[in-house]
Amino acid sequence: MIDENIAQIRAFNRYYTSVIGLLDKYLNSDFSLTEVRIMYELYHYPQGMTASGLIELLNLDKGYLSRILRSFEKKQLIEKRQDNKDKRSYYLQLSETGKTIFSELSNTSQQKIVHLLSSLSDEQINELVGHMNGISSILKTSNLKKNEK
Amino acid sequence: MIDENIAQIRAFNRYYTSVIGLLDKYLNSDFSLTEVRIMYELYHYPQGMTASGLIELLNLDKGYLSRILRSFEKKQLIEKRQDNKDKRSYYLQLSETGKTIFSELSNTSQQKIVHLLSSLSDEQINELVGHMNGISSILKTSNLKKNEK
DNA sequence: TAAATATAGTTGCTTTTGTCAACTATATTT
DNA sequence: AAATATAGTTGACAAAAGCAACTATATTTA
Repeated sequence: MIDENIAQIRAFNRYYTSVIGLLDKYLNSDFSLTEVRIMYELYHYPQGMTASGLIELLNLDKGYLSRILRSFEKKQLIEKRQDNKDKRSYYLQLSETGKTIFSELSNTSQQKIVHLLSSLSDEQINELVGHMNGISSILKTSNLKKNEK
Repeated sequence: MIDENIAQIRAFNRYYTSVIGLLDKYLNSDFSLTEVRIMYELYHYPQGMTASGLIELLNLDKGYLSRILRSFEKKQLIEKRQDNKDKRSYYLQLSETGKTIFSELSNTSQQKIVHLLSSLSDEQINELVGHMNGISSILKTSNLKKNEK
């Protein structure tokens, strides 16, 4: 019984991996998925967020993140300001350029989803979104955490 | 209205990316996600499947796949037999070892899902699976295809 | 049926992505 | 003030993925 459920969940994960892959492919090659995820978080945290915060949130290696952030700085996508309480850390924010670029990315990705959805009826779309919300809300009550290795 | 839907779908994709990441992380470092996906397909295609089939199905680069298959051969996870109608292609199958190893992998991944689910009620689990099936069946009626770049 | 074109898979080379460990600077704890 | 912890950086490296040229076979076409 539970085995059955697990098998279905695994099947869904595999399937959805490819869905995400197809949609992300479209995200265009200027940024990696990781980079987009970082930009996403910064975009939605306009008050600023530290590198450690991103590491925690997105489960990234700090060295890796550090380099990505450096490249963002070089491209002037972000701005850093040092925390004057704790001089080891910096608050990161998207610059105006960064916000613009991120919005454009969003649009591209959006268009691909529009394309994907174009073959669905309004009702199917509503169902789809409903299912997604259902999954999120159930999983968010679970104790799925990054650090439980 | 539709914008709203798109935003939700994108949010779900981001969220679910991390769910999959967390579950896959557990898949242990012996095989990459791509390798596991390949093994999965071969496992469920006991009659044999060609490299081209895998490329099509999983949207892989043929050079990359070729090397992965070679490593599988070296580890004796798969067996190849040449198609005698078309000598350019080979049917690929998991060997007994390959099947065993894949099953073990499945178990590991299964356990992680059990863990994830352990904090959910039976009813929540049913709902979760129901939503997943809903998404899959809706998307499968859509025209999402690899080759629409 | 010979020449042209297409397809399956391989190989060399490169790029991208990610990991690990050591290190600097600052903070916190004892 | 010494020991320990944390934020972020850097160097070295490994794993994952992509690209293009190539070989061998198949298929199409003139």
